[in-house]
Amino acid sequence: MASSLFEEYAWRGMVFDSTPGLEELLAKESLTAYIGFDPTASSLHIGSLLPIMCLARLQRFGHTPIAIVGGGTGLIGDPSGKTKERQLLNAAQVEENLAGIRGQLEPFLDFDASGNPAKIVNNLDWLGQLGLIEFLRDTGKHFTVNYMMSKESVKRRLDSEDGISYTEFTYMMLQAYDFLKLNELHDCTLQLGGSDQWGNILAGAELIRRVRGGKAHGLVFPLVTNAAGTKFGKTESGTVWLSPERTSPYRFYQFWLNTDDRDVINYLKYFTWLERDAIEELATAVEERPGQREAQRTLAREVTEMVHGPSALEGAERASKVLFGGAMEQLSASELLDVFEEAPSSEFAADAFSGEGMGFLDLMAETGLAASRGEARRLIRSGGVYLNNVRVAEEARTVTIEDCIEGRLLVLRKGKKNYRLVQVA
RNA sequence: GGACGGGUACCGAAGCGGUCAACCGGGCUGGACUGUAAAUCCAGUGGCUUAGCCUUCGGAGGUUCGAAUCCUCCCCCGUCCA
Repeated sequence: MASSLFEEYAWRGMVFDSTPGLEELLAKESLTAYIGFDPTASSLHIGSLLPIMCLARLQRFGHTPIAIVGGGTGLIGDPSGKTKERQLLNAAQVEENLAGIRGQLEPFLDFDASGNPAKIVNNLDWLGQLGLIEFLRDTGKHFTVNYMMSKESVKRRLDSEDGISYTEFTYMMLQAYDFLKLNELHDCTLQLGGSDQWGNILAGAELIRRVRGGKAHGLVFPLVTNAAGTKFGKTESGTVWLSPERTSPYRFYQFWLNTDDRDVINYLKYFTWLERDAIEELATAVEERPGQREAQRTLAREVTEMVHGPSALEGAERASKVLFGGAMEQLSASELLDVFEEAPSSEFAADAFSGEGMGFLDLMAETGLAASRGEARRLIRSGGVYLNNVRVAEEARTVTIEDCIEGRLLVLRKGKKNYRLVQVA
């Protein structure tokens, strides 16, 4: 572990920008810092993992983390990084999302630490009471429109066709007000965030200086990028969520395992607790033996275990082994069911497979593995179809009860990773 | 309202009386290679009871032995004129 939080952040590449004097301050004092989380969805996705890890590291260095869930600001929408006006959520939706997010932060932060317990606060607690007149008089006074218009997030929207609503324009002031409130209530003097938050953070620090005469700091981390140039945290099948209901641990594990060589070292620094030496070793491994993918494997293990726990990690690894190692024969029907938990499955009555059995083409089409019998035929011709991991050679093949594992399960596969489970009922 | 140009499969885009289920490119799906990667290469890409048959080329009619291709009307899109 580095000797100070700032150093730790720095070698991990997590400092994009910070206010002057912060480094020195972090080295000698224990601060309270916060990050805002967006309650647009009831689950956090891996885009929030970097902020979460920031808070967690901060706590390990003896500082006090506050996660603020923007129940109030979530009702408004932050224009930063958005090119279009946002859809507003209603209060009930936000409330529901808050509860989900709270639960997801718990594994990362220690809420019972003796000196520096983590806190979660909802800014609706103060924004909800805030009267317009009061706000305009006490807070609005400190912002010139000129200042606000000069902010990048606002400027971009002023240039866009959709423009920016007064509501979103005001967002910055509300976020600044949050910082002020936290400063007042929890002696919070540091706000962290993604680099797109820089302007909003500075506005908050400025407000604190004017209203309370205190010094407040900001630090922003870079946006997580990937070498392929696509949005981090998105796959073909959608967003990678932290909640196991939305993204199974297996898919979660696979997401990290598939990390590009060019990104994997950065991700290890951002998202794991591994020390510098260990990561440097893995960096060497990537260069010398890229095919082994030791770094990816480590990343996937570390992050999956951290988010979903050791037994979920074990399940994900076991499933991966079967799906990509082809060692299916050794498994029992119930183990297979477990491994293929998230593969689409269909049920057929047992007598569909009795006697003559069922045409394989029909089975393909009916389970949806092929769009039509014609497509099923073509797939078989090109050698891309497997029944219980054995390539199917004849188009005219039929499937009987003899083919079913333990008389109750069939595993169909198309290509390398497309599985379809057939349960015999 | 008028004058052109155009509407073809997931997208773009050829075809302009038979040999067209429709060139080509992209995408997508398989396969080979590989690191569960990238790049590359090969194949496939309307349906079916698949050496054959059936349904497709904006819609509806018509001409013809035969139409995506010609004619009529209609709908939609683009550009220009009013």
